[in-house]
Amino acid sequence: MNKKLDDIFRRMFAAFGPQHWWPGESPFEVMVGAVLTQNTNWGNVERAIGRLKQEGILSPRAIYEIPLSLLSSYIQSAGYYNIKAGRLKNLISFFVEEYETDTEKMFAEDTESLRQKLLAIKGIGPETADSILLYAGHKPTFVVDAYTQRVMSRHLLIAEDADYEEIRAFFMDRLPPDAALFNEFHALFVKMGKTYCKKNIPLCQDCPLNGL
DNA sequence: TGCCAGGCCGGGT
DNA sequence: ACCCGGCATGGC
Repeated sequence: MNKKLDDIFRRMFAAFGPQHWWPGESPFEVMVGAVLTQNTNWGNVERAIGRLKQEGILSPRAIYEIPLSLLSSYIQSAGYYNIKAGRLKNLISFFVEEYETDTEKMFAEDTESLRQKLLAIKGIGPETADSILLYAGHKPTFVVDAYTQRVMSRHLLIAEDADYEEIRAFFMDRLPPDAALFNEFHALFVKMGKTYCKKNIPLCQDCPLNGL
């Protein structure tokens, strides 16, 4: 394990402790949440998932069959509901048609080839794909998000303009392929970004990563 | 009140 | 290959 990354992980873990991600009850629920949380506060997503449960349609077949307009009305609280309803349909159609609603079957596939298939779905970008692979499938792929980018660049650990694949490779080239480690690492970056490393506060006061 | 939130797509340069 | 506008709700 790379020394600097080990240090970063240890400091964040010491400051915040285990984050217990992903806060979903099943691999399928994680897949749904991964789409709904795109650029959206998790609290709004939880409300939408609660509504889907309440309506009794938090299942692959139900979402596969429900009319688009009805689905979008149920997920309204998650924002971008018209867009997301379509994206959910795209993902679930793939899941139902290729794997017969069987997550075990889907995640038995080679990680890299499944990643490419997910990325080919309209509405599934790199972060959503990696979130599904890591948090629903326990596959060792590193999830990058706006928080990761901000924390790492603000502390001069990566270039300001590094893109998604660059940042992902930065971590995966330096860490063992350990899904539990990647899980906690990403969740800790999110916690960091919400507490010390906020967007509108350029200086991270009392930040656990100061003086690296 | 305005800004932000666990992105991604499509059209224009 | 970038850059940007659009998508939308709810919390602080």
